[in-house]
Amino acid sequence: MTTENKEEKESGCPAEGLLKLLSGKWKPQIFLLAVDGPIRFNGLLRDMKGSNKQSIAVALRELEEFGLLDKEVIKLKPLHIEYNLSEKGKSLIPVFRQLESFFEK
Amino acid sequence: MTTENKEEKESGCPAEGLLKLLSGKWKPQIFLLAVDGPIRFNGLLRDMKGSNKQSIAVALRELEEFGLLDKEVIKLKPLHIEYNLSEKGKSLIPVFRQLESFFEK
DNA sequence: TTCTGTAGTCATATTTTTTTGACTAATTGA
DNA sequence: TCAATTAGTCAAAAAAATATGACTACAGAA
Repeated sequence: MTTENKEEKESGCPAEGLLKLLSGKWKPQIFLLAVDGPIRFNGLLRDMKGSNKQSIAVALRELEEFGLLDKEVIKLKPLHIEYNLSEKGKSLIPVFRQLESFFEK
Repeated sequence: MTTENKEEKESGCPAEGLLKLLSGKWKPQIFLLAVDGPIRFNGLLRDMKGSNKQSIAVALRELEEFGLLDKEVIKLKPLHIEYNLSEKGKSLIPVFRQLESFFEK
């Protein structure tokens, strides 16, 4: 496993890893919230009814590790952390639009 | 649950159900194989190393229920069943292409 | 009529994902 | 200094997804 990247493995389907990542519980919601502006840990916890710390922490970490979210420490007023869509993340917006438009017909 | 459709629930993200469906194990591979032509139960079982009957049966059923695959009984020679991409399913091909192209940059 | 290939189902077991609840640690306001 | 808000971690439990192995049923070939 040293010289491999995570996206391919042996499945033959390049999209598989990305699909898996995006389909995790809370991830699509987090992604869509991030489209509208910076998101924060406790904000998500409040906004997404039924969610929990652990799941949000894992989701944010994985989305960040995958390069879809940028994590930024805001050294101001209440000193907090913001997550923003990265360029890579933004490039995924049209994909979501396409997925959504799938139902509208 | 009587007047609701499966796609939305309370999540607010329309793409969520579709993402979940497509990310199930074996599903992306099955979908991609179906792009190249009709697929069959035992063929998948042979082609996808490490797979198993149960998982393939579930995957095919869910893909069919979602309307991405059409199931057809072929009343010929060896009498078998074929699954083909439906129109709905075909409309998803560009989405996969977009997901794949995500890595090539 | 027995064997092979077709396409599964079913109950159970294992594995993975998600949730729960307790805990940490720094910062800020009163 | 006490309490609240920030953003988490950790171990364990619960829930969901996936795999295993036994079984069914039909058709066709030998």
